[in-house]
Amino acid sequence: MRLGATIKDVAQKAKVSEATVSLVLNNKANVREETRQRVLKAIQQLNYHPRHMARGLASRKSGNFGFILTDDHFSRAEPFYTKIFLGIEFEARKYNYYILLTTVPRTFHPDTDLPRFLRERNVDGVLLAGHIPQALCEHLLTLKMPHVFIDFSPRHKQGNVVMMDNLLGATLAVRHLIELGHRRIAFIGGDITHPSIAARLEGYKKALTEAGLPIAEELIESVESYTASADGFRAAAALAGRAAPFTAIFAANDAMAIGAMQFLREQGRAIPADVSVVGFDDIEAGMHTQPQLTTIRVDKEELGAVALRRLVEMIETKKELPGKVFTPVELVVRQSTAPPPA
Amino acid sequence: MRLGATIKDVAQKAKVSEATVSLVLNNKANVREETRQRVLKAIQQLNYHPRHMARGLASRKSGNFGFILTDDHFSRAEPFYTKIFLGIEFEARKYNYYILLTTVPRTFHPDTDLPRFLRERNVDGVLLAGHIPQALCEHLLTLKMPHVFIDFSPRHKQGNVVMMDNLLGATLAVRHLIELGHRRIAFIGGDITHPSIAARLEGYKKALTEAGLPIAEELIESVESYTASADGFRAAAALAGRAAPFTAIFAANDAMAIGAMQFLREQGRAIPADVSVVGFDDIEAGMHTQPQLTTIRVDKEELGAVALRRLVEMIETKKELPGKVFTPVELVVRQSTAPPPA
DNA sequence: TCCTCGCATTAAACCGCTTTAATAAATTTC
DNA sequence: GAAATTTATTAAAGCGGTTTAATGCGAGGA
Repeated sequence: MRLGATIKDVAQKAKVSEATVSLVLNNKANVREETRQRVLKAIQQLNYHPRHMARGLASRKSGNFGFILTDDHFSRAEPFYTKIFLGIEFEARKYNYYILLTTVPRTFHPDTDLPRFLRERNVDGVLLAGHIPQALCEHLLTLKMPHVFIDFSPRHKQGNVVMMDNLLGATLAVRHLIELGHRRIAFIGGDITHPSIAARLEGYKKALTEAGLPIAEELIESVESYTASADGFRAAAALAGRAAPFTAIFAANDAMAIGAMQFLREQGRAIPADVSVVGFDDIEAGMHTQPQLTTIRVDKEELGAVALRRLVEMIETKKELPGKVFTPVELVVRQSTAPPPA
Repeated sequence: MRLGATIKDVAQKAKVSEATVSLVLNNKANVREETRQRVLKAIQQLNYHPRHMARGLASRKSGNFGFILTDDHFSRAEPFYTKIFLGIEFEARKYNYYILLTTVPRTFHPDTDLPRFLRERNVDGVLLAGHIPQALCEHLLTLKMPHVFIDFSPRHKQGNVVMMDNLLGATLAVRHLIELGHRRIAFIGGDITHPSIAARLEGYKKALTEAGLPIAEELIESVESYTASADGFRAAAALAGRAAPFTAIFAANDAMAIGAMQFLREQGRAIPADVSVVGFDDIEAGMHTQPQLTTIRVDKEELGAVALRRLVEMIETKKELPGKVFTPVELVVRQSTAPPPA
């Protein structure tokens, strides 16, 4: 009994058939209240928990969701995706799903790199985050597997996407600089092909335009293909090399902001006295820089939780959920921003 | 066919029984080479992949491993556990296991916080990392569930533990300082009840003793119960408050080292000119500090991979594997260490 | 009173694989 | 060449649930 009461034991104890127990287990209709109580009591007494595998086999559902990341994203320094995962996993408990987390290489090839849970059809749906290779997106469609993208929207379609509000966040960041009095604000961002980064650039432009400021191409540096701190360093260097003056930098993410700050410091430019810097993401490291980084905060756990709920809904209703959902962002003013030098 | 050839289809196509296909699938003995080839060909042609759930049900094995972390550890800034996870997951693919990752609160209570996969017996074994609550350790024993601890050994037993070589690492770090000429070396570390931290303190003492240096209690600060950067800041402050002079700090982990550096900087003490600092773990953030942190590198992926292999071995041999296994560590000299001021 | 209908319950088939025990085939032994 | 072994193959019984179709039963309608 200790290691494994089965539905049979419960049925016997409650003096009903296994089918009835199953009905109770799944909250199905047409069970008399008295019977239900009797079954529930037996379940409790026997400390019964249905075997996940038996259920899965019989119902042709796995009770699992896959969570796919690109390897370079997941192992990044800041725990951005870790937090998303935590949000997902925590939410998944409420719906009785397990999460199978795996990574795919950026050089994804369907024959060799397809996650095992997709081959074995061991998941009922998948969540995807990071810069997911196009080939994988396409393959997913052929599998007719319900899926939700997190912080990424593939080129070929618009639906089933959960994002943070990149456009708004970037706008808030740049407005903040403008309100401080900055007029020559630079943008640095890597991997501009990533939709989130692109949206942040757009927000940057939007805030400038709103304020009646010109958009100067020579103040925009977005050629890097990655978004690590070293890329921020290089981007800032490229910017400085152009001799187009600026009093503030808006970096498309904190890691690059930190790299940029490092470059500025090495150049002897004080932050925020000479140059203000704003990041995006609110990663831990931004709190440990000198000065602490002003940034846009994103609720990563919520991002994951929302995505999971959407996936569950898609499966329950058997419908695609059109459109994007945005989770909120927030400006966090710390020490890296100040009015421009007089 | 596209979505789901079964063993039956394979059997028909290869003109053998389902049992034979199963034998081939599981690499069992006593199947003629010619037959095997015929089956393999059919499998290939049908693009057959056995259903994970059906297998699990029939064989009474889940094909899953659980990976349990405490929530506060996993969401930490540095991707320490993320890297361990990656090592585990990657290795798990070789053995055809899925990893179910979950977190438990530090205030673990078996009735409410027991991971679902343990209740439902949906894993064949578990890996545990972080400061796992005693109550969970004990519960695990009652379940007779094979398990391996990573970077943590519970109080009640010695076996099934994979650790980085904390003692050696700490010794290397402190020896490095001694070789540079330091004589008054402080130790800061939080959560001294964590075996890894304790071992690092021991390594610190060992290196001093080897060199014939005294162990001064007033240079040891290990009262913090957490190991974040803010704790390092406080620990350094406590140390400074004692007015016992020191020219170097060995921090039990990088996060605390970074916090300590921040404190020193605020006190106007230059690193490494006035004070040298060595950390432990080699987290990303340590490369972005000013100056870059000298530290002890740990191969986290390898830690996870080794643990996974041990777990597989335990299950295959049905034996406990006595003793601890250590994975290597390495001194990485960067810019935060130098000879003491003259 | 007899029939029909809706609700509660259950018998039995099934999900897709593994495994045991029995059978068939091949090989060795004498 | 027949008996004794060994090796290869398979029929059939699970694994522990879900689900379909059938059954029993009391209430309302004719």
